[in-house]
Amino acid sequence: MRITTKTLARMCGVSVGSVDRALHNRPGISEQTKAKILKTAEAVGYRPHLPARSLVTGKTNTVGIIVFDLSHTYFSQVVTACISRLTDAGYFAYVAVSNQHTDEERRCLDNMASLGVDGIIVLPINKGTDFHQFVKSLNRPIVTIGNFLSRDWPFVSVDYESACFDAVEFLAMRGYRRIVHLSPPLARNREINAYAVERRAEGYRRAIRSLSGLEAPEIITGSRYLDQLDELRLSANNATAILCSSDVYALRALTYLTKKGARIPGDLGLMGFDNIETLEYIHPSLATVDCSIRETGSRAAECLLSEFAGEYVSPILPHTIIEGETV
Amino acid sequence: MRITTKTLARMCGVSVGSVDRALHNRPGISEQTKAKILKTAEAVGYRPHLPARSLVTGKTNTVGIIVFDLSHTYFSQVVTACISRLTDAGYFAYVAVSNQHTDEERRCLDNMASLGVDGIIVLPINKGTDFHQFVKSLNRPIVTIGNFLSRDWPFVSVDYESACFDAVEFLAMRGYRRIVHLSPPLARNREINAYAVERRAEGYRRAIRSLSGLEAPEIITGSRYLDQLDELRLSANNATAILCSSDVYALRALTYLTKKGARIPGDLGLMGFDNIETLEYIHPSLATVDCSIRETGSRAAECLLSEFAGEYVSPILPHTIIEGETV
DNA sequence: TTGAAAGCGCTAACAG
DNA sequence: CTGTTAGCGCTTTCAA
Repeated sequence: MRITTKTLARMCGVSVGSVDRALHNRPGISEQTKAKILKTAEAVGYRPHLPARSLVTGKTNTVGIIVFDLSHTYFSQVVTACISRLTDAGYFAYVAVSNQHTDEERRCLDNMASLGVDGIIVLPINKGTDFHQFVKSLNRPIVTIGNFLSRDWPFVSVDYESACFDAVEFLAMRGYRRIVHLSPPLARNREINAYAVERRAEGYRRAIRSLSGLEAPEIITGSRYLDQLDELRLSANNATAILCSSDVYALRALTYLTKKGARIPGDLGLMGFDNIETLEYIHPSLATVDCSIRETGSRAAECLLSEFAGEYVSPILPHTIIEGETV
Repeated sequence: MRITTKTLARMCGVSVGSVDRALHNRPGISEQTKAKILKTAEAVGYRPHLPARSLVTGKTNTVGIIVFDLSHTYFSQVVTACISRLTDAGYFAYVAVSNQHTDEERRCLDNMASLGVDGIIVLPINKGTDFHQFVKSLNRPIVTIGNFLSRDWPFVSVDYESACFDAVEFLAMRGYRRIVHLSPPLARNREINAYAVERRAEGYRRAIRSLSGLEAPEIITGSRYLDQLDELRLSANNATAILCSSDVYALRALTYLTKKGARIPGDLGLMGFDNIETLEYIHPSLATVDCSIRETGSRAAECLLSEFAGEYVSPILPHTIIEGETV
């Protein structure tokens, strides 16, 4: 049988009111009875029942973290940092994954609300006014990461547009003249929120336009990208570089091109984006753009904590060019 | 103001009993009133309050996942698979990280119990009868992963001992005669549960003993392992191989030794353990032992679900030698 | 200083 | 078919 405050009250011959006062050392109780209650609580291994408490306080001390992917290092790094920060603040974290499925993401959000979480941190894959309305109906503090949703909620992100601009500039300074952008299919699905990746493409385009001496923009996208990389490899010269929209893409490209016999650098320059932990083990070391991954997670948690306190903070995190051996 | 069953009842001019019947389409209600209730519930965006429900049903449909580390790919792969399987079964997952801190792990477990989770999946760092007793006191279904705790709870793992034996055997068949084991400090802290890693070392020792023609066992452990790798590199010949207790160690060794100018293979053979996803991007491809990582997570979830159903399943998952280019 | 009682939102048992 | 009520474990208010 479960041990409740009532059990303790009976055991000590007092009322549940006193038990509560003792347990939370609230005033209005004698040291003597308090000691007795605490002693028996300890002895019988009393454990408070948090859901019951939150039913009356209206606060669960839980936060829902929802991501559309968790298999890639980027996301697990963000989530880990989130959890860590939330734990420090005394919150418990639910984690849910939508697997890039818009309906599933809605269901996750809905579930979190039903679970009564105090707030939600989401790296969304949905977008649009409909979804915006839906999220608003959840009626609780939200923080968004990476893919922009609305100014209604704090948004934690790097300025991807200028980060990608800087990457192109960096490559140009290294002497590359033909800079190709490798990106996941942007408009594959109009329903999908590809903000983060679209901003990168936009930064790429702007850089190509505004920097002098560069060849016209070329964006490789779509599922046939390996074939396109192959064509690129054959037409490449030592002034050709590939700027990828993420490290994962860059690593795939690296694997593929190396296997095909391309020398990187030499035949082709290669640059990633994100600076995931995995890169620590990659040779040659990949040039990339550091996107403050862990900080993204911890800051998101902090933004939510701020929201709980009634403050709206929506930080843009810094990015840094990481000079690797692949350029 | 929050919309509750009571609100709905008032709005529809019925009792909460009828609302409940309608919401769960339980028998004993006319189609007409049911339709009316469901319609208004939909219209006003009624959302059930799960904690309140679980207060009466005694079941929260939540599961706690506790790992001592989440920063390495291995763990995030396991956790992801866990969550995925639990979600499919209609459970919500709390995730907590103890950061290898034994006290913190206890606190995590304690919190989970207070949160009222239906069950716990733990990749523990604690051990011993004291801890065993503590976990027992949580008084709910538990599943352990990787580090063995007690036969009281299902334990999901690979047979690390024989997996490591097989790895040595594989290296021996490849012609290696001097096989060195690189492992994290095993006895660094007597408090810590290093079962998984100890079993590997044991498998290594047994293999060295029982296979003919091999040099005496050498285990590199401790924080000075990079220096020791250096000594090893200098004394190595083409019949020397390093068998690491995890891929992460192997990748660190690969990075270090390559930087020092060692050819792998050639000067030294190198083999990892686990087969984490990261390896997909590593060149030369790392020889390793596949440890069914994702399956570990999903099976752990399934074991817990079985426990809920009153069945005790404690599976040993298969391992496979992955022949890479580093041997 | 202490006890009694109400109520959080929900389910379940019982009565009508 | 429908309404009323008790109670899950806890906090909080009000009386004593």
